[in-house]
Amino acid sequence: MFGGKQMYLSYDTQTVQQDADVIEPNITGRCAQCSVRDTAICSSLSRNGLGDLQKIGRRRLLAKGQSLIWEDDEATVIANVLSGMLKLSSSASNGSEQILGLVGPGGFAGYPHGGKAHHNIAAMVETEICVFPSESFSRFADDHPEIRIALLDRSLAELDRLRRWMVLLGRGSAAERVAALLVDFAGDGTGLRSLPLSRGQIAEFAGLTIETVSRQFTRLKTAGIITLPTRDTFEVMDRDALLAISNLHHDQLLH
Amino acid sequence: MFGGKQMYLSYDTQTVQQDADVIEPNITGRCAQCSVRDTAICSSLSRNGLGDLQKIGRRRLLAKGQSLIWEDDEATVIANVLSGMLKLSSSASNGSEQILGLVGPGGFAGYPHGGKAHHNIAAMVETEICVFPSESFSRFADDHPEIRIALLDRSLAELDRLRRWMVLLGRGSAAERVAALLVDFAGDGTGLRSLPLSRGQIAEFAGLTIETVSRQFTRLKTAGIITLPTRDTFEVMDRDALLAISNLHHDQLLH
DNA sequence: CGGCCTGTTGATGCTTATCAATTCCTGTGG
DNA sequence: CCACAGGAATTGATAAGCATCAACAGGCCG
Repeated sequence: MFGGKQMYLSYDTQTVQQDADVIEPNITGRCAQCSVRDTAICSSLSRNGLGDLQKIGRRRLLAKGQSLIWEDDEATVIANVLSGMLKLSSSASNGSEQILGLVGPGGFAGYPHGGKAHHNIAAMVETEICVFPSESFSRFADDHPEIRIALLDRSLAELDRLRRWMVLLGRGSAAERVAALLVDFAGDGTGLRSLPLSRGQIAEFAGLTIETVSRQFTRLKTAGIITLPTRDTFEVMDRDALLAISNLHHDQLLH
Repeated sequence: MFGGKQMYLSYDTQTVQQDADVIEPNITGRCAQCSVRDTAICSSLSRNGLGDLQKIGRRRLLAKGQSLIWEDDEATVIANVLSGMLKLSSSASNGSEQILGLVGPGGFAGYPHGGKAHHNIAAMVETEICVFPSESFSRFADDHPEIRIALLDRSLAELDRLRRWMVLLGRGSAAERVAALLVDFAGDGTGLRSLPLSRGQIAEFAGLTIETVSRQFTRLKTAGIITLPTRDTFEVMDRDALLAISNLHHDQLLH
């Protein structure tokens, strides 16, 4: 449901593929070495288009916890995530914060056509983003229709993912939800992974309590399906078992 | 979260505003009297554009239960709903059908750029739609960028709505979920409304069981908040109470 | 070393699913 | 028009799962 190529959460820190030797013509600046050049929406652009886009955007580094857009404020920017992780959240009626989604490297957040923001956008960890004013981005898109196609495709894919996650929220047990999140965090890779969310944040995301999340973690740990060396790392030892618990088929992954 | 102007579910049968006297130039055919002309994505088009679009689309009447697109099939069409209601659903791993979303008059369904469908699309009731082959629609959109903007805006709005609904699914009690659905079904209007979903379908949608939905209904009924004259009609007697139960603020409606 | 925050573990109660029985519609055929 | 059958909805009893309340353990930083 999140991150990575299309994923929200593949928080594999996107070990920057430094194709440093392949510098193409027409893009001499930052975009040439951009870590998400092939995964972000910019990938739909021609080299000339990329050069134009580069002119209206700028890099920004958000500190952990720093906000980009506040709920109900006018949303004036759109952001590509280069590294780190953005959190979309909304204040529930009881005052507690509800996580609505996560955006990892290659993903975008914000409102391409402006308007009032319906949720907060903040950095969960130190996050590098590429921001564009909505207005100039919109004008840019008028001249480069392919960027709108890319945005639309992404949005539609995101809708699909959210719908899948809805099923888990509506029907899934605590075990299924936690397992599905872990499957997603783990991505396709193997080995030790960083766990970008605290137990409390996982709970918010999964619609559970901290205690229940913790209990599910220990159950998975004692079953030998995962290990938890520190509080913010984990490793999947038995991916098939995890998938089975999450009730997702191999071809039904959330990303 | 659904239907109507932007809503998924405002199943108010969209009492056709027969502005029969206002026939504009350049659109002489079906589109001129289309019931969703001002609410569907077509509303973004100029009159000439509408005329062009009309050439590649055609009306279709789906019988109750009839499918438009099957999960995992190649999605070759995009559809505007004129009247009735489409259901997006997916087969869960246990074999049961899970409702992912509903599309009412003015909404669209399908994949503007083709690709494999991730869910079934079927008519819940007799439904009149306006279908376009993905391919020619995509070509049309190349010449009429405003339609992509409209699609993108709609998709982003839909994302917001889904995220709101996610909160309810993850955190809300049975009472909150049922109340929120009823608020949405009722829309802004008043008086007797048709209830387009059976108890079982409401249950699927809300992530509850039939029995729980039924119990919530009787609770609302005995509290005098709603009436249920027949099994497929209802009337909201105390909208504020319903909103209070749903835990939504007036400015936080799902649509 | 001690305070503080995060996470874990335990005991209990509430909410909702589940199983089961009954009633209420709706449509069909006599 | 009425009787009947079959499905949908309601209601009841019970149990499972998770939230809640509470106590405790383990890092981390002063």
